[in-house]
Amino acid sequence: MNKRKELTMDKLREYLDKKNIHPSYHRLKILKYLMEHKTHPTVDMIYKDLSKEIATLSKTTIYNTLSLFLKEGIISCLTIDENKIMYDYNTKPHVHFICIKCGCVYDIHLKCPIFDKEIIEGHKITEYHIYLKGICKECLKNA
Amino acid sequence: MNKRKELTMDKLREYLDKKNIHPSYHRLKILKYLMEHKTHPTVDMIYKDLSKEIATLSKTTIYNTLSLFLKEGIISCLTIDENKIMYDYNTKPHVHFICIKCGCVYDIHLKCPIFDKEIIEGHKITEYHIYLKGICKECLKNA
DNA sequence: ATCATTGCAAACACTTTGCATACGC
DNA sequence: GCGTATGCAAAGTGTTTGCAATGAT
Repeated sequence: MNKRKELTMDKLREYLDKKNIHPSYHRLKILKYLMEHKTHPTVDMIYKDLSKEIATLSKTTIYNTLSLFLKEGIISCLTIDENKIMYDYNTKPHVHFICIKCGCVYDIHLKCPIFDKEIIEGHKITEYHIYLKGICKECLKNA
Repeated sequence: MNKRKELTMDKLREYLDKKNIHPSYHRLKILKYLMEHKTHPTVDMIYKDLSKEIATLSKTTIYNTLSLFLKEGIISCLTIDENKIMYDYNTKPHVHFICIKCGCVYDIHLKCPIFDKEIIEGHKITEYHIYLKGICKECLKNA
């Protein structure tokens, strides 16, 4: 989906239709949220934000929808923070960094040669996660 | 600690003493378990196995002990399986692979150039986790 | 009318906390 | 005896499940 195109509900509907996912209102809103918030939100964040707009939204629906999106491969999830699962509209393998002080998660734009391998030590690789932890540049500044 | 040396309780006691961790019986047993089971056990596995030997052992003690070991940097933990935390006596950065069919976790003996960097995009890195997911060689064989 | 989606409430699994007891020096 | 380690039970947190209500075609 072209970044420059506006995320109209019609475009999103089309997008889900192509993936054979019934484009219900809630699903469209959750997809839109993920596309517009590349900050690796948790279920809780999505719930807090979207329930302002959709008063009757339940967490179950968010769980259901995210599982569906995951299964269909249109989103991915990270476990860089051991306490919660974060969701990411970007499914291409990339590197994440989490600050152990402030908890911020950054995308790292670093090519990793491991991403090119399909078989490693006999195992077939389908997913790559690289998690770095430490002190982020902002926290380093303020130290 | 030299692999060839036997893991006597005395050696373990000495080891914890050096790290300024009071070497209680439970702590020694849990440390010994981690050293002898490099299979990335969960709290539950440690509890199931060790409570056979130590009838009064509680999970709280295992949680306490593992947090302490983590804090002191003598073990590390992995979140490759989003549903549970696994513990690893190996604290050197290395690569893990999990099979999405059988759930087995393998250590991958692969050098990764990212491990050599201390600063990436301005952030100070103190921990590296590389998680690969896919189908393990055993499951590939049986497919 | 039928089938899928939604949402509440309960169940679940894992982890942490509070506090009383036991242990070691 | 004092400070730490331990362990039970309860509370907390994040996620899943069962099932009834709602919605779309």
